[in-house]
Amino acid sequence: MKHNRVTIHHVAKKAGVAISSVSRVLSNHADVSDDMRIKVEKAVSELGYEPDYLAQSLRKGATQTIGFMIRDITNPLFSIVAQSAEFELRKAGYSIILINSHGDSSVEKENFSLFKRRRIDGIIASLVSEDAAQTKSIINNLGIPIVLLDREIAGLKASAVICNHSIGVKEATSDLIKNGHKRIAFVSGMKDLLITRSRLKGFEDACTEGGIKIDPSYLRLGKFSEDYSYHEILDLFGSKKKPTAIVAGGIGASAGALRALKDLKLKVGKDVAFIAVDEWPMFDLLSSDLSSVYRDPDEIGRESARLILNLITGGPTSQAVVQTHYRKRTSSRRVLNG
Amino acid sequence: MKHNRVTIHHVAKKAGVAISSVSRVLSNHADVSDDMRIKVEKAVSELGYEPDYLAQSLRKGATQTIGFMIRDITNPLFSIVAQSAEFELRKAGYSIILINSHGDSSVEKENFSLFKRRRIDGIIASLVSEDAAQTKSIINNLGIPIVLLDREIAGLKASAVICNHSIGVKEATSDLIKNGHKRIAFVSGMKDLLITRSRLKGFEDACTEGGIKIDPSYLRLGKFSEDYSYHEILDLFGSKKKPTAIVAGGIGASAGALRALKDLKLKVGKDVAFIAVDEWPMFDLLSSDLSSVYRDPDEIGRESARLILNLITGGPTSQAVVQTHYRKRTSSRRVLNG
DNA sequence: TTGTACGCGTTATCAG
DNA sequence: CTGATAACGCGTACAA
Repeated sequence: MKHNRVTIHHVAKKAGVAISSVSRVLSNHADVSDDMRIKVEKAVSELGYEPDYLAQSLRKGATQTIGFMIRDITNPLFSIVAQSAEFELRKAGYSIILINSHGDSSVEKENFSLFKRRRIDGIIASLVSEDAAQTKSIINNLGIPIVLLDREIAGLKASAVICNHSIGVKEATSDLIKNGHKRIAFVSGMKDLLITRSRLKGFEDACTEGGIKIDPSYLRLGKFSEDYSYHEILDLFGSKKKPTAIVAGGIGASAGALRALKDLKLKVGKDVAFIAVDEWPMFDLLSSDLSSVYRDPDEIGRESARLILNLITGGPTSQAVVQTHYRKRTSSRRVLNG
Repeated sequence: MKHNRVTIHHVAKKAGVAISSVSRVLSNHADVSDDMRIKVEKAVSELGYEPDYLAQSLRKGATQTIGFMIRDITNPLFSIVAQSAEFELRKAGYSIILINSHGDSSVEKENFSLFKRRRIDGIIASLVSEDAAQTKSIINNLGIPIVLLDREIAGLKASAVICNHSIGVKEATSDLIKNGHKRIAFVSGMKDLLITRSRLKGFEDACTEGGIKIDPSYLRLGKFSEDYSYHEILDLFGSKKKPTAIVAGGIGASAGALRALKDLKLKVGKDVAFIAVDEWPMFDLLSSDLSSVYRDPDEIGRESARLILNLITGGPTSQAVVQTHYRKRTSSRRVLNG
């Protein structure tokens, strides 16, 4: 196991020139003679030399690396976002370091510190919470450009990709109402997240316009987890005022709700109407033809890449808005025994 | 935007000691007085100093980084593998750089070069092909420890996580035969991959033991893509000798086949029996209760992490075998009109 | 036990 | 236009 790493030093020696000249040729410096260029390029290709990122980074103060922190790469939405962001960033010469936070804000804190120590050039993050004052101060003191996914934190120097959830949810809910539904349950994550408030707003607006008074017991806004959703749905259908329709905010919520309905032997689209907010792979192979509120994960990835590159090159913080829209399928139709 | 990065230099000055003493304290060197330790630790915590990975890496020749190259992070199986590998590697102090190869072997080549330039300590990779002589020589010349996922390349200094596909497929196929099926189609990826050959072996063994002669036209081994599978299934059911059962090797193959059956208005588990090799999220919410050949993606991730760490610490190359097993559900039952 | 000096592989500055 | 040299931030022989 010999140290056969070939450095700029070897190239210089082989070409019979100074190290700095090699560096100049390789960085396409203007003031270099054709003769020099040829000599150096010959030595480079003969030795198969490739500049070391590490040394370059140390010298230049930039690592060409983006930290991508998400709660769960297993979430199909995030994995698409990650893929598309990676694709875009790679084109710009950046690699990404992937870190799962497992939805734990203390892990998030560690990760930020890790990013700093690794001299990451920029961060794309889907954070657990929006209200953590601590997180805010950490980010502000980090000195690293950051793009937040679907989070809005006041007083934070950060760009963000925000999805316009309210529009899609409103469309979907309005359609349910138009189909005669009056008892509509809404299951989603914590109310202190923008994403939930935004969805809730769409839901409320649709109800107001449709002349429906919202029964607070139909609002189940606690966690994004499948487990939470599962039990809330069981609870709802164990009560006297069973809903005739469900709007599930997020993949976890949808999964939990669908499992609950399955266990209750209720057929989606027949016994109960259903709207899934967000889709997942092989969505169309489910037992029921689910209506959904769709947003394009690829777009989220692309936009987050664009925003972080902007920030890195000295641009101002900004927001990108990704639209959502209602995809009507059969699961939102009128329920006969409603 | 001032350079307020705090270095070991600042700590030394603040503590009134030499840089090397700070370094010694931080790396828990034996010969350091309590007095010195206290002084340094005080300065460190007051300044919030954290050693720079970059400089450490350059000095030590190790980046504490693992390159994770997969064909598609969007594949739910891979995303679980990635998550679990990341979790394990993180515990050992490693971060992972995620790279998608998009199933393109020329991108793979670039990625290897990138890994080298970034001085990655180890690689975990799911390669496109096994036969590429070029890839083999690249890897062998790379000088970086590597763990291959589900690939076996002769003459390569690499560890590997291999799944025992034949067992699960054999069990599943035998069950189909026991249920009276004789015309069983098998759709999967390229035959020159170990994974395909291994599955095929299980399939053939079951047929042999069950006294079934395999009709070559039932073997559709071309690509892992959904598209390929979709068209092959359409083709099979357009022929005279329609199969009564299908074994789909891989998530893409399963998705394509299920879509084709849906378009053909054939009900899985009723009009045709079906075995999915590999599961995916919300598998149980599909329209049919699919039997499957299961392997644990978490285990694959854990094992790959273990193997690469082994290699990095100077251990010999080795293989880990992950078992598969048949999960019997209703889709493999007897088909009435078979 | 502690401090000095050098090197890891580059790039940038400054003479020549 | 080219060559020597000083950083970048840290670890470690070596000397004190």
